Amino acid sequence: MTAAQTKSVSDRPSVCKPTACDGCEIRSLTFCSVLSPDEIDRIRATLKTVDVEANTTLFREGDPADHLFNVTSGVVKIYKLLPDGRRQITGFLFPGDFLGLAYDTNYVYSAETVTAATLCRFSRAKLLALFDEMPHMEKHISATTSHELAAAQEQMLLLGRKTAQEKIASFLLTLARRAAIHGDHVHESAHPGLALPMNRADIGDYLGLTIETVSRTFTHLRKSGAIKLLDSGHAEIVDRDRLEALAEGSY
Amino acid sequence: MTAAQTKSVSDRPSVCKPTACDGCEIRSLTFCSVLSPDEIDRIRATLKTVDVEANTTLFREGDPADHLFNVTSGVVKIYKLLPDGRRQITGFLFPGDFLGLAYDTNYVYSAETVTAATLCRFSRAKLLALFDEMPHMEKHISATTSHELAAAQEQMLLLGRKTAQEKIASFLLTLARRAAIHGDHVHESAHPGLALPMNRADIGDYLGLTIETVSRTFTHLRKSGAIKLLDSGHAEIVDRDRLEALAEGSY
DNA sequence: CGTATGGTTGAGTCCGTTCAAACTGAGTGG
DNA sequence: CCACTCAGTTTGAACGGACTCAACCATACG
Repeated sequence: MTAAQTKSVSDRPSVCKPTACDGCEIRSLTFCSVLSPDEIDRIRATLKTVDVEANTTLFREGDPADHLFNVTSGVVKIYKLLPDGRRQITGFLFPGDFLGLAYDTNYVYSAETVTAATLCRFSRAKLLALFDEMPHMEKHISATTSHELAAAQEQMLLLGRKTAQEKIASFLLTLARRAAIHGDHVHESAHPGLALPMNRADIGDYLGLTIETVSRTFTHLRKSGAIKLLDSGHAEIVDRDRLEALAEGSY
Repeated sequence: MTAAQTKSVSDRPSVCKPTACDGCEIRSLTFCSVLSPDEIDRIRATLKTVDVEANTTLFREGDPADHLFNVTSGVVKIYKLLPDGRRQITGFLFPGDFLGLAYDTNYVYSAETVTAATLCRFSRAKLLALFDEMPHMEKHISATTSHELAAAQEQMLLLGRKTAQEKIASFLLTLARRAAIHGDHVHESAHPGLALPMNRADIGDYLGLTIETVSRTFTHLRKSGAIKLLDSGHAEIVDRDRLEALAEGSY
């Protein structure tokens, strides 16, 4: 339940490579897709590429929001905590996703890697300054934020009104849809089935459930033939229609 | 639980007054606050002021998003439904709040008045076109969306991880903070205490609880001396510190 | 091997729900 | 003025889905 001991980015020298935007495989998924080559060069000057291992804290809620990030590989989770350690994960971020945008000068949530990950780290001040010169970039980010808000509302529906089974079914389908659109950038090797890089505790804290309920519900869905649980970190949707029905409570 | 019978804006001629932005009391709360007098005039040409009574549907999830709205008086709720009628209210909107921004051409949630309300209704196409000419307006709305996203994440924490008592305490405090900042534009007469214009069913659907649990929890908070329940639609926070503690689970 | 970590399964409990009934206050009409 | 209705709210009793506590299993790693 509690965040336990995790490494922090600032605890040790981050691996910062001189940035190579040229071969960026996920540019089409980010705001970089709307930038001209010249603009890419200018952006490149404001960022560092950082490699971090799994379970590394990128920043904590309340910290000064000095940096913004683009996930280029791996998975990141963002979450909020209650004083007694209860945790709500508000999102999982995949390659192409942008994080750190706070409405004031401090982060409003914490961020931690789920897997080993690579991120483009921007200076917040510099990037915000560039917004004025590159309004199309700001527009892209603004559109992204609107998307996230819509997703957040969908998640509120899930958290407030869905049963455990509906939550798990919805979660699997959302992951699957995302994988279909974005391609599987999570793992280099095209693994069969759906990648579930996060553990049961993370899934529980994302869906408002306990680990035990998550586990039991997976088992139940497996026994009912809707899904298969492959070896660690992978699942397969067997009966998608049934899962869709389960996710909305119409069964 | 189900939406039941509600009037629809399109069912009857909406009351559309020729718009008077001049005396607008809540301009400072909206994106109009960043506009020049000339720009206000241009905006005014694209909008209609509509008066609607309580429990009127403004639009439904899935409808083409033809209009955007600014609430100028009254209270509006936005919500999502599951096929079987379960409802999650994702927000209550007060004077100054903007609604209808969808990430594509259709609304992603439904909107309905809680009280009688007045709204500025914009043509979506015209307003979006104006964004290009008035980037500071778009910037203001973009900042608002970021705020809403942060609020949505806070609400996810509430829905996923808080107990009934923590939910109600948080809800009352959020309402109180909002009233403190924005002033009481909900009722003309300065009523003593905190306005609770929405009924128990709405509160329940906002907090992921049933009416009965909402009622019981209010009673419990009242008996414990943290709040007072005044006549219909009004409450008073007696022991704010205790309520703050209850809201975060640290008691 | 032994140990650690993450996942699964079981048994009992509890918080919030469900079902049901009573209460309240505003509005209506005899 | 009172009887009646009706919607919203409160209260009570019983139930149940998810939680808690606990044991067990599987895989990885020293």
